[in-house]
Amino acid sequence: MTETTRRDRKHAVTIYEVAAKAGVSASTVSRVFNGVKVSPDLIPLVRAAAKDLDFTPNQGARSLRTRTSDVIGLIVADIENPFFTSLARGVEDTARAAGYSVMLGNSDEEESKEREYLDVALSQRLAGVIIAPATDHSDITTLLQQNRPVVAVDRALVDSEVDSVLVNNVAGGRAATEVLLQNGFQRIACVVGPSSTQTADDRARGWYDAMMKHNPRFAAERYLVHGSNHVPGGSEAFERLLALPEPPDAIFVGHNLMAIGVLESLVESGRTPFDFGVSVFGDLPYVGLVPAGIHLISLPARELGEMAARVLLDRIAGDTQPPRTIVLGTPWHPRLIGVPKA
Amino acid sequence: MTETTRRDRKHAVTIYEVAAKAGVSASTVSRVFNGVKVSPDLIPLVRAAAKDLDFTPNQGARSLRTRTSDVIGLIVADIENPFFTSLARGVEDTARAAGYSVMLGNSDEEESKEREYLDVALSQRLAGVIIAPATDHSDITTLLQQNRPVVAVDRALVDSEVDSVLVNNVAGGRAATEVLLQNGFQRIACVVGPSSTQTADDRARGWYDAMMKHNPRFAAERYLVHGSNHVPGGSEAFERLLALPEPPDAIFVGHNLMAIGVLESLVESGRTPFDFGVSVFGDLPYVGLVPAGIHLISLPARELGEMAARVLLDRIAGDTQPPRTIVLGTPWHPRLIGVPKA
DNA sequence: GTGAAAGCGCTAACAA
DNA sequence: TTGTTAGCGCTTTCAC
Repeated sequence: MTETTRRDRKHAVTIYEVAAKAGVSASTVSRVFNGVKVSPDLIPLVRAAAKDLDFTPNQGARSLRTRTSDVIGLIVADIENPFFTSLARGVEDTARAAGYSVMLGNSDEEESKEREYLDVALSQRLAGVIIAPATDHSDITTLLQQNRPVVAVDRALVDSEVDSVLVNNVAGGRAATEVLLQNGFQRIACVVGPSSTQTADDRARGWYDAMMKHNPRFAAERYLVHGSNHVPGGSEAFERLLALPEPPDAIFVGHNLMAIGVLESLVESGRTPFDFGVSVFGDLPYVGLVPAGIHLISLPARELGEMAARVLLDRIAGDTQPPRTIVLGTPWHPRLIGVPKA
Repeated sequence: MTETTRRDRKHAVTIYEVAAKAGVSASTVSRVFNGVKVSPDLIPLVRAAAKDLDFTPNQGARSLRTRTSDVIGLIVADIENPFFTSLARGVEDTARAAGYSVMLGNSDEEESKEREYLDVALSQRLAGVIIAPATDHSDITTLLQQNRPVVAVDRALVDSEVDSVLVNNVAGGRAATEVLLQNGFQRIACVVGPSSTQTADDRARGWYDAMMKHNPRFAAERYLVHGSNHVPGGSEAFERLLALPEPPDAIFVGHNLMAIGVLESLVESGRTPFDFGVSVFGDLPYVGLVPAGIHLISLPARELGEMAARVLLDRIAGDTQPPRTIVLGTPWHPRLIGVPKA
């Protein structure tokens, strides 16, 4: 056993100290740690010295020299939304498996915060960025100019040519509406996020198509409610719809948190999904506690994250094919939650 | 308007290019960007040149030189657990407000994964680390040796002298048990996470104390169930308890996800929290959908994250007072969820 | 196969 | 006040 110098030291060890201890040059230490060919007898020497000194290579210095980095950025609206949480987990696991780490940023749907995190990505020279854009027009050109790959996830980016990993929201809205029609509901309302957000509009579009196909004279505009992407947004939408002169007999909800709000209000109103139809495109956290009878189309959040990470890692590895759009989850299969109470 | 050289460039701009364009030295550019005193007329010149060239300072190079970094690490068991999600959000917001970014790692309660992320923190020379340790003995000595502050959150670290931000789990378990006793329940079972994890044991301890005080002859050992920290763990615990010769008439659950499992099984068994008492120490996501009558003691997850970040940032800023333990949330106040159905 | 030396982009003495 | 210079820790030609 080599003599130990592992006492409290206040600075990190460099390859030079390892080199000195192992009686080789810094280049050799570097080679050992990078798997470059080196006379086999030197390897254990270097490793022992490194271990003895608690040497940890300085990734920052390495990045400076190699102009690469093994950190990617992930920007989502809000990590507290279970959809993004799962997505993040998918990204993280995939990145980790490839030796990458993840820096996380919450944009809260605000372009300014998003911009801040994009700047962080730039100044940290991150290897790439996965972003669920706050808007269609989020500006990622600086990143692209500097050859840092970007993958848009969940929402597309219309101004830039980048890879996207999306779901077919129109088809999702349509499928979620059709299942209600098939169950005999007639006046089906639609509750989605703020208008002018792509995903909300697309899901509403799917609903609209399905309704028109079923009954071209349906007064759709009266039954479409855009609300804020949160639980209370769903409750408010529900109240508003129930206050209509001719209230709906069912609701399609195109957002996970809004669905919670809708369901809270529904239960409170004494109704059940059997007498007042509910379908959801999105995911319901802890589904076991939700009232039975809901038609649910699950969004593959985790898979979106995994795929986005995979695409990004490919780009980082040098993939230069033209940007592509990957659509996950279609065709959609609604499933009925819970069992009818006899 | 200055002439633009903003064409597609494949490398990032350096301080030297900005200096050249502005007709000053690199140091001056550096000074401008670091707020060091510079003749006022030079500032707009430099800023204009920088903007024109899309200059973004290379944080990596800066870190190498200054031996500082503006990134902190956050290691939690599982970002998909809403408790850690809120905690993470608290960390992130606090860090961001101070100009720091956050790197996230999921340990899945595995020491090896945790170790990996600690190594990442080391090799990235992160400014500091907030960790919800997988075990009491997670080894963070290397980090501390190199003067990188560490803050333990949610769970303490017995082997190392570090700041901790915790809650009083014993008191929480006690309060959650007492509220059931006050409501007339007698045989109160306890469901917590795996034994030998500090938080689970402490919460069980609080339950035990309360039960013994109320009825010293209570056969506690029969009514204590340790399960896995997940939804199914709660369901299994519930089934097991109900199968006892003399089943409990109430349950205290000391884990948010396990509580979901318990509640799922409870509802399925046709019971309600009014005939079978339930108290929870932890948080119930989307509380509106949970059956009424539960006694809930909320854990201040977000606040834990904020406080941990604040303590860490203080340390990074040079705070050298002895390590302290900050306890949040005590005294605990159970609240009753939902309204009795008349 | 190995080492010396230069340089990645930046900041901090030190000079001017 | 500003510029020159050296060096943070690493990788990578280029000689040996």
